[in-house]
Order: sequence, then structure tokens, then C-alpha cells
Amino acid sequence: MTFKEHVYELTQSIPKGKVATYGQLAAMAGSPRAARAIGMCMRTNPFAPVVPCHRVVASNGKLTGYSAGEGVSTKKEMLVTEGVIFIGDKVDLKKSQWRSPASKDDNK
DNA sequence: AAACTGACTTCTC
DNA sequence: GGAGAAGCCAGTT
Repeated sequence: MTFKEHVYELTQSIPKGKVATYGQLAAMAGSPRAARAIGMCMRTNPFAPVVPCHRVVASNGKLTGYSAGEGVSTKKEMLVTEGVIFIGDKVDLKKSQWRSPASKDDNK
């Protein structure tokens, strides 16, 4: 499986009401510094409705990119509807960042 | 195969 | 704390 396909799998693994950062997905994909590559996969995302790319946010919880609808505005509302907590125009990572079971650091 | 681009991240001013 | 620049990875042309 190629890197981007792995990214799509991880993105689909993000539960509703939770969000993941590009760096986090990159780390799970095998490259902690491939955050940019993750963003590209989201932009190209050949599985648009299959891959909840709107659940992927920047490391600081800020919504970036999103070429659909009103852009980050639509993305934000979408996440709020799913149950993600927002602080202004950013996601409350302290409460809504997804902790994948694949993540090594889960209870420390 | 090489170079440019891009929905990022992090450091420094 | 906010803005700007550099570094990094993978994909696309």
C-alpha cells in the first residue's frame, strides 16, 4: 500500500466528533514530518466523500485549506455538527483531538 | 528522472 | 503573541 492510501485509511479511521492533525496522520503513516504530504493527499483525495478530510486540521487546531463550499467556514460548521468543540475559529484539540489506538503515547 | 508545488510544522524576529 | 522565513515529505507535471 502506498503512503497516500495509508493516509486515506487513517483519515477514514477518524471517529465522528473527533479531529486529527496533519502531523499526527503523518506520524501514523510512517513519516512524522510529512504533514505537507498529508495535506496534498487531502487536496487530491480521490475518495472525497469517503475520506472525511474535514476532520483533518492543522497542528494548532486551525482549519486550513478546504476548497469545498465556503471553505474553512463550511468545514468548521460541519465539525461542530459532528460534535467537535471549537474555540473561535480553531478546534479545541484538548477535547476533540482524536487519539488513535495506533498512537504509541495514549496514556502518559 | 528532475523540478515545482502544496490543505504543514516549527523556529526566530 | 503575531508575522515571516526555512525545512520537510509526497505527489504531479
